[in-house]
Amino acid sequence: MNDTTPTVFIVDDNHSVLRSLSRLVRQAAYTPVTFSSADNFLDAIAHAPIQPACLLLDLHLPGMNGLEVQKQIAAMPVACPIVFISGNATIPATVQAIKNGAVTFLAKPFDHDDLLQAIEEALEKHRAQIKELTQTGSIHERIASLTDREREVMAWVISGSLNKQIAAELGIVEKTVKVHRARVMEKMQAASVAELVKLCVTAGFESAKA
Amino acid sequence: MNDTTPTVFIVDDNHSVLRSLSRLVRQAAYTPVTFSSADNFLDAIAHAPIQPACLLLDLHLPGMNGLEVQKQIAAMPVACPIVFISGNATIPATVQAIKNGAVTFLAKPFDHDDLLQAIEEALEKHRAQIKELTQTGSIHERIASLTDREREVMAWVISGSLNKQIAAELGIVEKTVKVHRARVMEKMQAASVAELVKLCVTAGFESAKA
DNA sequence: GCGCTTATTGGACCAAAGTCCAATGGTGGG
DNA sequence: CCCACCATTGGACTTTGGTCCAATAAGCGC
Repeated sequence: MNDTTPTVFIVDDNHSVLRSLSRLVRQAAYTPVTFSSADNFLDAIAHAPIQPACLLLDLHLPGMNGLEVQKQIAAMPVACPIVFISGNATIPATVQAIKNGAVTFLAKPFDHDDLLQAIEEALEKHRAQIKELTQTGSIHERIASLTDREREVMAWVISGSLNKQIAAELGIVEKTVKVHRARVMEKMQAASVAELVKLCVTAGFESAKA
Repeated sequence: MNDTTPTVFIVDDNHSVLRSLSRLVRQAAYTPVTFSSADNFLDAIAHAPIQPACLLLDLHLPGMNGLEVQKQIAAMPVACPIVFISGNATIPATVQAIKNGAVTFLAKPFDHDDLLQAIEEALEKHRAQIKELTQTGSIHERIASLTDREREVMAWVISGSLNKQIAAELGIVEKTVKVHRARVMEKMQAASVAELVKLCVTAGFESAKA
């Protein structure tokens, strides 16, 4: 729970493996947090604060397959990057793991430097994810602060429609559109239509147009 | 060179493998085109017309590694999706292949259905790539048709700057900016600033702003 | 040199957008 | 019942963008 050193979660059912990985991670100046089962880990991070971290995950776990864990993590808002580790991995499993977004897949025995490099890559990826999320998140907040009508008007504005056309489309007067439009620009903190369009694009807000 | 059935390129140094893969592909109603070396293949597709296709590639090739071939193909405009095939693949090689964009990695012996499924996935990916490229390509053509000055003005326009500000920035009169701007809208086939911004975003054209 | 493209500017004019002012009616909560 | 919020509209006015018209000048290839 240190705020300065990144956390490295480690999930493995073998306690001696857990211990040796933990030692390695600590020596690299990260904070290891170990779990001996997938369920324990998922419970723990479900309510954890968002913070740069990554996960060293054994492919073979009692009860739940490592790929299953990956799928569950991927469904979370800030998916924590995964570095798979396995002693007897198959090619298909490796393919699946990487295609599903794992940072890498290390077959035991592996080079310690490879592990550290993988961890660094995973942490960097997570930092990028978090940054991305905080940016788009703030945009989503602004969109949420709009009224339904304002959102509607915005959808037409970013489609390039004129106030007159929007008014006709919504069955109101052009003057009213101007008012909504002004509020949209204010709430979205956009100084121009160009900026507004960019905000909507990065937030995935679709434009109107019948 | 059939226009209706997708082409499946096959590169393997083992002729009997080449023959059996070729037979499988043909039975699946694709058009197999075989190569016994990476160089032959690269030469062949360098000047080939763009057309839905994919590549079955052996990881172990004389002279050039399969991953090397992948790298060279990735550098091409319409990278042809790759399905790796290998009898004795390593986990690191598999990881590299997939991370570099391979559709999948099949370890011999593999199920015939798996191969066909991989081919179909690869072809679908290629179709999507081609579609994407023709779309953004047309935008790039339009951007290329702009003069340097027009591109410059466009960069400021999509940043949300007023004509007056752009004029000051370029050291010219507002009237001139209007002329450039009108040409930009015409050449880019954009009916509004909103559309222009979207075009630039999808084409990856960055806006100005000092 | 001549023609072509490009960049530049001028003027007049219209349409669109933004900005102040102010007002009305509906709806939901305290 | 009053207040807050929202959608709606009106008027007057300024700024900005777009569209016609036209012109000048520099650079470049044949």
